[in-house]
Amino acid sequence: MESFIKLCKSNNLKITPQRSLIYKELVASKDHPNAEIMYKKVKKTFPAISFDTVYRTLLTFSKIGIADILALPGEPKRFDGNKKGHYHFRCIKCDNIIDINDSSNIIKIPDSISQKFDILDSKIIFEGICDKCKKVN
Amino acid sequence: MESFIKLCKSNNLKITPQRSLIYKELVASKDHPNAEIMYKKVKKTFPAISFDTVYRTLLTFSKIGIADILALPGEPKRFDGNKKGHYHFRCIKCDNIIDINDSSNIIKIPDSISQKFDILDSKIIFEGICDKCKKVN
DNA sequence: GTAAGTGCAAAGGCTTTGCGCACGC
DNA sequence: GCGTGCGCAAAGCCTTTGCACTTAC
Repeated sequence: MESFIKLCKSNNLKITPQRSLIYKELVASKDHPNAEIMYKKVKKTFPAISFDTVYRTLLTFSKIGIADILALPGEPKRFDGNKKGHYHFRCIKCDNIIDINDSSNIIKIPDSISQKFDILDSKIIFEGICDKCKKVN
Repeated sequence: MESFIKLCKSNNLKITPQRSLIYKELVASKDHPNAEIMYKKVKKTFPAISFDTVYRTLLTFSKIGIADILALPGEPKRFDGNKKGHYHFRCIKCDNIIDINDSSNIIKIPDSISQKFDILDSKIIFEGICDKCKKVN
């Protein structure tokens, strides 16, 4: 929460109740909600908030590095508050997105590529069927 | 081209001039065009074609496995006809998308993950600055 | 002949923007 | 007080859908 305040100040963003709340909800979210779902979440504790504010705030967060945007074909943007380097697994059945933490260094970028390009970020989404859906089948 | 005809037949898709043309343009595309750009390309040799047909056809192709959809935040879907396992590098300056072929097995999925999930596909986009833009700077 | 494809247009959904008022600093 | 943020509404853009006509098979 303190780091949030610092980040806002260093980006000339004011600390508003709406922003603080959205921030808290975002980092607390283990799923990867889209703006619509975030809106419903924050509305519970802040009924007067507007959808636009939520959407705009999430976009702002992604600009200053608090949130990541997950773009998937055919569905609205999802937002991710977990900024530690990690990847995603998306179940094509239940549509949930599960974090995969990079404890084991999944990615090895060959020198031939890292010499040619400056790689700053990597967006990695595995797709398949999750453990729960495997059981249900 | 023959494999295209086979695929269509096995999916009960008719071989229309529009489809054949879009297919040819797609596999010939080294960039990763969106529907708008594809539309302009095919319009040159088939002026009567409609945007809808191009769009619908590209979606159809992605369903039967001819094309891949690349979803990026803040821009229209791009389509990719190169179906051999490969990854993408996107330059955040010039916005081009460059293929990275997996000759060197960039991805190693740990057993702990592959045992839990059935991983069927992986969408991997590296982001950074390409060699051309590095020089310009 | 029949089912699927195409073209046209219109609707749909997500996202973005403009503007006046409110609020943090 | 000044500049930023908020809420409201409307527009924008990409994408999807319905329908009648045409075409591949």
